[in-house]
Amino acid sequence: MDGPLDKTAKRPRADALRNRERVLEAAKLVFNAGGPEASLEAVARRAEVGIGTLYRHFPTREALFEAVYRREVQQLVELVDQLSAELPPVEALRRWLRANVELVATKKGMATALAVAARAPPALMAFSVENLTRAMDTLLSRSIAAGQIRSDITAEDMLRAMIGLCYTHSDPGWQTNVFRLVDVLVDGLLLRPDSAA
Amino acid sequence: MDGPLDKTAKRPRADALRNRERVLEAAKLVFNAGGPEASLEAVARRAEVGIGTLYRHFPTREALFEAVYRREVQQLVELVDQLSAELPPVEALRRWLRANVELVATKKGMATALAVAARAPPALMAFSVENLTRAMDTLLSRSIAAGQIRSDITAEDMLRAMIGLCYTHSDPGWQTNVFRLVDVLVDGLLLRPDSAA
DNA sequence: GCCTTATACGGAGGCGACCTCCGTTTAGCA
DNA sequence: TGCTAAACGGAGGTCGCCTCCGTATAAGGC
Repeated sequence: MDGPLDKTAKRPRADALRNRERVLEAAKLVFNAGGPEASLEAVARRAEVGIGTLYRHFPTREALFEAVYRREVQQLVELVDQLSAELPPVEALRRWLRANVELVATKKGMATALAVAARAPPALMAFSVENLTRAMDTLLSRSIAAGQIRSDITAEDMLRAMIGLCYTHSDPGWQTNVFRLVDVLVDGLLLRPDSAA
Repeated sequence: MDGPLDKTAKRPRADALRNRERVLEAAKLVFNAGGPEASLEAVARRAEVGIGTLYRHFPTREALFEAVYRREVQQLVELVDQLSAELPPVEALRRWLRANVELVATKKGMATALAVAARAPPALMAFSVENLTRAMDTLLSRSIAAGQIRSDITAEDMLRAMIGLCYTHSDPGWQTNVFRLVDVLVDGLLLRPDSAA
């Protein structure tokens, strides 16, 4: 059986880890700027690694997409703790929703990647939905526990609403408009001490 | 001013017309088989024209897409007359709806092209919606005039319904399922002489 | 601290797709 | 039939994809 320091899954070398991270960061930038068709060699150049290194870590373009996407979901999840530590519950919620919008907004040509996402491996979909739901739930629960928002809204509801808001995604000033809608949404959740003005 | 035989818009040469058509037909087959990423040189080979000829007629991949798509809409529109001439009104309607489904179904990899279509030039969208609506209306009107279906359903309603049906588009046996739904839809439109069995 | 070697790196090179450019062919007209 | 504008075709330059292998180095044993 595998002991506490499992030998079969030994840690990769430090440089491998470092390069993997560099490639992911570069891929995020390059894909966001140039869309999902962007040249993988451009990604490698930007990451300042050889093209071979890129292909060793991510054998296919899809593998790279998936890794970038997982990482972004991961970062959104981590943002929850950070915002929660720094801000009052409702403000943390609002900022996090905005961060979601920004993520979609930066994906200019990546919009096509949405279509790709529709055909994405189910495991990836499940991973995203699950993690985002949990993150959303954390934020909602905190605001509810603080007695500041209504308690009959679920994380799934909010996620669906966000997907709806982002689905239109037709350009200029889009982000501003959706930010406004997010504010409306959050304000709508608020419990007012008294309903009078 | 332009006379009856407008010189400014003179007809292209016969070979140009012929080659254009060959390219479009080839593009339809190649894109349906290989998706929207398929090689343009493969299209040219299949059409048995030089790659230069392809590019002269369609300077960009998008231009070719658009032309293929317009042509398919056009063919759907023409199918209306043909079906109307051969079949009783309701049957013509049913067959035409099926033809729509088949069109979507053959676009295997082309599914991505739907996403492309979402960002398509508005003129193209308008062209499609307008023409398909008119075609649908022709068929509906004939059935209504024959007193065979209810008269409170508009062409826009039907179009929306079809889009909804095709939107899921998740694979195996998809076409069969949607065909069934189309039948249900058409049957639902029928006016029965008497509601009793 | 040094040696060993599994691990990872880099990029040259083969391949195929994209697209341009221009010499050749041909349709259409007088 | 001859002329010419229009159209054809494909060679070739460029670029991205991906593989393969010689070189470099991290990490563990001595």
